[in-house]
Amino acid sequence: MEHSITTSDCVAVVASKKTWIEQLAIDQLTYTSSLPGMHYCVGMPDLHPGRTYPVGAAFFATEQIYPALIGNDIGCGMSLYQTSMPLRKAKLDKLAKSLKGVEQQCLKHLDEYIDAFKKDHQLHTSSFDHKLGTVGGGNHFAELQRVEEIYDAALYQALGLDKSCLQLLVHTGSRGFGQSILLAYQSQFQTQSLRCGTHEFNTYWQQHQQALAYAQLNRELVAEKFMLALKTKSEMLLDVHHNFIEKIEYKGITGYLHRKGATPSTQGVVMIPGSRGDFSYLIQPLDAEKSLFSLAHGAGRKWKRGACKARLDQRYSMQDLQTTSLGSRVICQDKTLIYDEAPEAYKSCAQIIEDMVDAKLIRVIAKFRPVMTYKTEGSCGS
DNA sequence: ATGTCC
Repeated sequence: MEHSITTSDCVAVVASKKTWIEQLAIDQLTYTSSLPGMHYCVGMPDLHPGRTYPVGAAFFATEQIYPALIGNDIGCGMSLYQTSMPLRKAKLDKLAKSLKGVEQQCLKHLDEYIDAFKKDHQLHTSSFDHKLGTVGGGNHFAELQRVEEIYDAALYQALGLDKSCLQLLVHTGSRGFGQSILLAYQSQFQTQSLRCGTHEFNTYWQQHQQALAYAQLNRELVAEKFMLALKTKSEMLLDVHHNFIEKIEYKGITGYLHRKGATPSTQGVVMIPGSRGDFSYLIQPLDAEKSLFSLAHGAGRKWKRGACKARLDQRYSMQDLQTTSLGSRVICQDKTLIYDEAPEAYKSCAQIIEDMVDAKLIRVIAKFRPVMTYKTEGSCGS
């Protein structure tokens, strides 16, 4: 079997030859690895190009951090909920009807919860708070799923999953708050690194930690609104950021691990989502030191955002895109977004999972089928 | 990816 990890001095890519990775993403990975203070960089099998830096990679730097590498969505991540909604009651038309206006719900107990949370975390945000509990754009989503196949019954049971009821997977981040932190930093430092111990490092670091809490709160609020709309309950099984900086020790060196769309392998079981027309995989991370304690955060884009509508609008109408080949339904009133996030724009999640299994980075616990993918009800795109 | 504007 061919090796799934290729390594040069300090840059590695976890991917088999079967997994297509755009050259631009490799170039961006190499470029980023050459920045001052960068020691080790690992591209995951979902590696794809970003604006300047690649997405789907982990970077270990010493003595400094790169806020521009993390970008605006500080704290973006995935949370998984076990709901109490039985599959037999989960009819698509009924679910869609229940979810009408799900994000627009303004409820007193949510406001009280937000206030208490902000106090606890010493958050003094305000101008973005009206967007708390909304999914946002891009690859963000909230998806109702059901268990398709179980591969590791013991791990599956230990998590408290119930295949007779729906699961909810929430992918979103810190919304306008993270954006404001990035903009404040960029206006002063453009893309420069911040050296640890300096005042500007400490300022960013504190805001970064707040954005992590804010992103987590946002996911929790989205889940809560879904439960209210569906008139059911849920239990959170996991909540993991995949876009953030963490201070770690690696090979005896203390430094800063930048996860740019890379799932931590150090926080127990995690979910690796496929596109809306593909399965998602619940996995147990194994020893992932060789991949900088990180894993893929999804299937990875194959086509760049913005190029999808032109490639697909002869083949599919808006209505075509509201269902998938797995029989799931899509709620997305934004035309550009529904094309940009088409299943065709993403790689096969099974292939990404296979690469990580071959590299001995993960064990697969279960596979989940999408039932209903919620993107946005806002209709501004055309 | 976000907010805002066309």
